[in-house]
Amino acid sequence: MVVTVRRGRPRNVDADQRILAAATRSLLDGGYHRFTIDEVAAAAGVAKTTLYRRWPTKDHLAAAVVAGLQDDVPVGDSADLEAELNSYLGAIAAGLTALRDAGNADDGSPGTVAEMVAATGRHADLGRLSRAQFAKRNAQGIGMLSRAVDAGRLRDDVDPGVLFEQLAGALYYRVLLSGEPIDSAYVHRLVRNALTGLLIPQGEPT
Amino acid sequence: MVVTVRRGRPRNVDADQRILAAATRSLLDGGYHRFTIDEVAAAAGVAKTTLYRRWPTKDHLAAAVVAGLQDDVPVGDSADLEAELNSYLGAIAAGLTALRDAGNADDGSPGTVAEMVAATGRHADLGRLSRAQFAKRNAQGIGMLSRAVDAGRLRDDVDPGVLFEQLAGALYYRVLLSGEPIDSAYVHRLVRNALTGLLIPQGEPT
Amino acid sequence: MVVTVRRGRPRNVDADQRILAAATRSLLDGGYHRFTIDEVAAAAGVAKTTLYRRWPTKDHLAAAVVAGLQDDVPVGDSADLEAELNSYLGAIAAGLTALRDAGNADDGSPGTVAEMVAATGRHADLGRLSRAQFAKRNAQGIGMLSRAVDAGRLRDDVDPGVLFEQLAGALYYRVLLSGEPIDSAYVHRLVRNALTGLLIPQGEPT
Amino acid sequence: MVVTVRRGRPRNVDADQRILAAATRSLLDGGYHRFTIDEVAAAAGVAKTTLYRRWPTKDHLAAAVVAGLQDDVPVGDSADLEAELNSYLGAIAAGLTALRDAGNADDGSPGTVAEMVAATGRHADLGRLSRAQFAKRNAQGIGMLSRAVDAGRLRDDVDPGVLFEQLAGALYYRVLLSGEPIDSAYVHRLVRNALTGLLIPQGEPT
DNA sequence: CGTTAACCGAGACGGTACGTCTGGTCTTTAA
DNA sequence: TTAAAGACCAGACGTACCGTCTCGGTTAACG
Repeated sequence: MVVTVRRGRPRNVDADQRILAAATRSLLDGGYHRFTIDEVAAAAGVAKTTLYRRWPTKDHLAAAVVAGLQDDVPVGDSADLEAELNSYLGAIAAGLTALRDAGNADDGSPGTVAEMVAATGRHADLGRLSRAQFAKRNAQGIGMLSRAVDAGRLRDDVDPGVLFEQLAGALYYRVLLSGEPIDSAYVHRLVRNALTGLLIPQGEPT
Repeated sequence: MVVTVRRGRPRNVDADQRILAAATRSLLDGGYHRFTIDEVAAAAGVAKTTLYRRWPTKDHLAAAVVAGLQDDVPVGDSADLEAELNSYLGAIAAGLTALRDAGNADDGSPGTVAEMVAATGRHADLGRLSRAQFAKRNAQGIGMLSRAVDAGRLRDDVDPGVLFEQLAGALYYRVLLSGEPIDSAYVHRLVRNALTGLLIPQGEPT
Repeated sequence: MVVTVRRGRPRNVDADQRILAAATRSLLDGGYHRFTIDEVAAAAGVAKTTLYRRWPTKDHLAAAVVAGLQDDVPVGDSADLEAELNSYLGAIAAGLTALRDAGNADDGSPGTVAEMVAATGRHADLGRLSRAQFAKRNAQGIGMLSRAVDAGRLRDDVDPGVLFEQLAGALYYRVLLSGEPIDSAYVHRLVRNALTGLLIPQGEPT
Repeated sequence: MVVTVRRGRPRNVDADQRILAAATRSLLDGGYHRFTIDEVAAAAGVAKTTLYRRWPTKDHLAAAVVAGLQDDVPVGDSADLEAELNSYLGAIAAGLTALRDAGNADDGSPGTVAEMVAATGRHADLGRLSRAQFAKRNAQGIGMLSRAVDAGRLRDDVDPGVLFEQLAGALYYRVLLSGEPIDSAYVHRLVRNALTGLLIPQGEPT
């Protein structure tokens, strides 16, 4: 059993939270553009060094903020694949919509979402982290679909991995590129459409 | 008919091209990060004013560069929907891959693609322009699918608009988020998967 | 004949003066410690970059300020060597006293004078410049003394260079090290003392 | 009789010396610029607190280092004033030269000497201490000269205090301002020059 | 053929944020 | 109480880059 011996003054956990809170407020209110290290530090009542000790870059802090915004989406295991997907993708859509509108006019602009994606391209470590997150999310979605295949509810000549990319991809396509809304009506339409021709009719439960 | 009367010294058309050439080189070689107005102007042998007279913003110039990189993808009208889609999406994928690798290590980073998307979020006009481009592209893809429906080759309970988003979305999802490659093998897999259960078997041509 | 061709927007001479004025005020009021680039820039109504375009370093700006404070000391050519020296060294002493008391308590602290000397040690170019100034000043003083030797008013076995160092050195010794005042009474005492035994009695003018 | 009762962990006397040693090395090797509290503490294997418990300020530590470098200059009492002065001023010059060249190129830069003088201006207590040291040194020199006057070897219309300032001042003038060397040749020249016209020829010892 | 309006190169300028550095203090656990 | 370790506050520094401006000078088309 490994016991890490702590030496020196411990990190002020309170500071972490004050910083994240201030950063979240700043990012959501003003968008990435007006999100400033100096301002966040001041709002959190913290020295800039304290902030930089935790996040090496403005981009890293922003990423932490965004990570903190996402609730863990619980994945159910019901027999109703369509409902399951609606719920899962609906949660993703909600998070994206919130972030997209952070601090900017209500046109179709990708806003902060795009900035965060760009950030993952500016720092290799952020990129790895982000991709790991997406891999995890993918695994969840794929699991959902695979289970349906195994249970005989979904055609087995479908590739769950690719199918999930079609679903998630459509959402991001709208947010980042076409600018169209991704409300729950759309999510339902998307799921229904993607499952067309793939569902295997189930016999009445005896 | 309106004729705008030009007075004074005419624009140096040569400059436009020198700037674009220099900018393209810079953007592709060094990525968005090292893409600098001063550096581009110097490389083009042009004053910054000359540059700003043509593009109001670094982002606008970058957008022009990217626009110049994309070939118009011709849309065919053959009876083979799958081949058609493979070709169309393959062209898009090729363009994206080239841009994604501009000036950065060959990890899965979204690189310049993401920066350009972010740029559309920073300037309303670029956003409108970009979304118009995507609308046009969508229209092409949707047309392709609609024609297949009309011809009885594709189930008519499918929503062509959404289906196309599933296809294009999957590509962008890989480029921007999951970082996985989008080579032609993937494109084929994607198209085949998306059409599973949707194609209507055709009788033998008599 | 060399004609320098001016290209580009010319420097704003006004800015130079506003900066120097603000800097002088700041340095004299608050001493080197509170002398801050940001503050000076703000007070001068100038961007920091404008300031850094002219002086590469805070130390350089401070040096410029000090250089601007020193009046050119006119060197006379009268027959009265003692009076001449009193006047010359008195001017130097006055400048030093003013600077020494810039923004600090009236103890014997060397204050800003020492900081400026230290600055010449931090930047090779400032050092060269400063030493050139001192060389010039020395030349003046030495000239004064040499003329007296030539005129038969000063013993010719004296080394004018070293003698001048004794005079100027005593002033700086007081300012920088012992902290004692260098008012005009002291200057007179110093000059008289240094000339003791060296002056050659002159016959009555016929 | 007062006995201070010490409780708790006793000071580590070893630490004082390790710190001073590390500080001396750092100051002499890298000059004042690279002389850093963190670095010294690390090199001494000591916590910053331990260091600050002993010296309240970086400047104070530096001053302690410099104080430790200076040997006490023994003052003789021979009949040969010139030799006496040569020896006394020579010792001072040697100390200054060593410090001036600490960690910097061999130009005429005042280097660490100037920084230390500036330090005396930043902290009133260091100033007082330093000036007390100089007063003591002055007293020694003045004593030397006064004895010569009393013994009839030096003209009695000379002011020993001012004369000593001329001598010491010339050394510091070279080190701090003009940047010229102060080797023993110069010291001899200086002393000889300062005494010119002041020495009273002594009759042959009977 | 001179005027005029727009262009061009060069480079200074305002503005703003970034990330760094370092001094000196504070808070832990351990001796 | 001291020590080691290291977090913390504070505040200035110098840099980078954007987009604007001001020069001197050029180049057509207009009148």
